[in-house]
Amino acid sequence: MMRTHLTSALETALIGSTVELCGWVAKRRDHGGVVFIDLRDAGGVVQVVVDPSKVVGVDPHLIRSEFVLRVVGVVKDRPEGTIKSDTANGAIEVAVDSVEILAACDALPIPVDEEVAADESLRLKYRYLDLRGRRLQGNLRLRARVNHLLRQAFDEREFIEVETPLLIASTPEGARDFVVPSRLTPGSFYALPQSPQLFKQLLMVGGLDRYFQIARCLRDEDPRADRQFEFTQLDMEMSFVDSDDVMDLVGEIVASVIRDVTQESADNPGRMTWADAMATYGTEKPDLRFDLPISNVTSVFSATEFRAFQADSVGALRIPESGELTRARLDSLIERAQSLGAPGLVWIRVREGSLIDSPVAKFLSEEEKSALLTKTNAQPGDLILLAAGSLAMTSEVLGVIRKEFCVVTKDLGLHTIWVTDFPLFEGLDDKGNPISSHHPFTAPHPDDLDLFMHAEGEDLLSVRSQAYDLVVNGWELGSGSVRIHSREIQERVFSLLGISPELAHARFGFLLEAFRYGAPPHAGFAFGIDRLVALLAGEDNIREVIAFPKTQSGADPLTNAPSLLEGSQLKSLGLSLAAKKKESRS
RNA sequence: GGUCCUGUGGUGCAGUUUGGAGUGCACGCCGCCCUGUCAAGGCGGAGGCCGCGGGUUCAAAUCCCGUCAGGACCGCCA
Repeated sequence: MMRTHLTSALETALIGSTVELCGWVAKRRDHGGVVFIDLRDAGGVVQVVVDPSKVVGVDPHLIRSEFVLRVVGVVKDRPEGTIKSDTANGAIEVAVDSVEILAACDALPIPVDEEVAADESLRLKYRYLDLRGRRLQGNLRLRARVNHLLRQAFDEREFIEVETPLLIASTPEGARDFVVPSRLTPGSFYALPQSPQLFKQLLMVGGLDRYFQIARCLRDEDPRADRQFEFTQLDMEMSFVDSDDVMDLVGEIVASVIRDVTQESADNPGRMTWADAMATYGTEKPDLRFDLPISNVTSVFSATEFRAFQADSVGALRIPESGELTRARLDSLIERAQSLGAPGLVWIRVREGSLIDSPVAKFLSEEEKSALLTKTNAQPGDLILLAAGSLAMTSEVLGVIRKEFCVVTKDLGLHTIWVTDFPLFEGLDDKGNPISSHHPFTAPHPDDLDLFMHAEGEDLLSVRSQAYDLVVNGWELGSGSVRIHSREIQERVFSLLGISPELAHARFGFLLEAFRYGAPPHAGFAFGIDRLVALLAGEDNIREVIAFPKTQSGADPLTNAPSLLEGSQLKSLGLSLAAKKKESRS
């Protein structure tokens, strides 16, 4: 070993001991006759003191930022008046006898461990430098801890960790696949898994009973703050359980991880139906750090003279103590609402004594005004925003407006909620076939089974499923469902989706066949570890919890991926490239 | 595919609205001085195709068009 201690292991009990440390020069304060170096290693930082007239090894004036040093010295308590009580090793320092430069460092292209973040492409190009900073070090250590806690929790509950293949058959449903050309079967392609979905169901048929995996998943869709091409899920599946069993177990584990990491209390997630989430928050992933519910005030205006409110639905959002918003701000809210498809947005300032101030006040009767104030529980000084139209539109618009008033601060903590009873289908395609809202293996809700088996067209859209999402602070952390294990129901789903028996057989024949040989009832869940760690770390982009992420255009400035292939590589894969558009134009 | 924001010495910014010599700030870098600093300090210095390409103009970091890169979002994400 080149060292005897990490800097984090140094303490006053070691005063007088000789220690050997290795690390990077985080900061250098050269006073000529004495040189102070803040030496950083994986544990932290300690001040080492070098006397140029006594030190063995190198001239300490030549030492620069981020040089890699090995020092041998004696742990000492600091002289009176030089103790830094706000720093971990602030009471001690290491008086160095010898210094060895293990590696020099060029002038840095980006600062290491600074508060101000450099340009994202530079951060990624020099990721190894960015990784030295406290932010990414802390995030990756947190991530490792979360992985450990999850493995431990599932292991304790008798789940078997199983790896599933990365090179699989493409299934055209869902997200775009990343594909890999086959060399041994030229012209054929593997796909990289969007999730281990089919394999985990086969593991249940295979009698594994309880499976989990920390699984890499890949989807070729445009990256976002909460999405990368490749991401990591805690994937799990259980046999002989219902949706409550899965939600209870996963909720308990997620809450325990939050407690462990934050050292604060965290209840198991509550429950809310999809219909309630949509009606109350205008979104299927409500951010419950803020209450601000949407009220349905359609009944208040059932006989109104005001034409704009003679609609299927009128929704109201009461924003406490915001009655003094400027007209400019109100106008921008109206514009926002219109950009989302609302004909308009009506604002009402609530005054003392049930008076209101609004451009539409004169169109509303006294009864309507007072009913509105009662229904929304409005107080003087509040602002009420109203949108009228279809229920779906008013909910969505007010849901988006609601978020504009949610001022996020870190101390609000993590608010978890299960959203249940999603619709089985989320709409009809241009052929009139319903579209799966989760995936085609999601079981219909038992109470809607009859409807599911017999309904057609629009009526199918009211069939609920046994799908559930775990939502944290407005992020969809994960989703799961009770799976179909009956061939009859599975075949009906395929048929409704417009997938012919032949096509179903071609794509999912192996699963359907497996279901002929004794498939246990099973259900599962998967949640994004990148998102969970980002939430725990207080990061708003998952790049900050991934060691080597990609940019929004899917590039890696460090390795220059994606890159061109040699002609010989293409040839051995049986591939040839179509001419680029620009080249064909010129 | 689309909308919006950003691009100025190594880094982070100001300057762009209202065109007039690459002007400025902080950090870093280089040299010298300095024995108790910890964002060390003092003195001196180097470093710029103002992302790139066109256009307008007597004159462009600044205005216009295009393009590239990064970011936020829409579409997309069973």
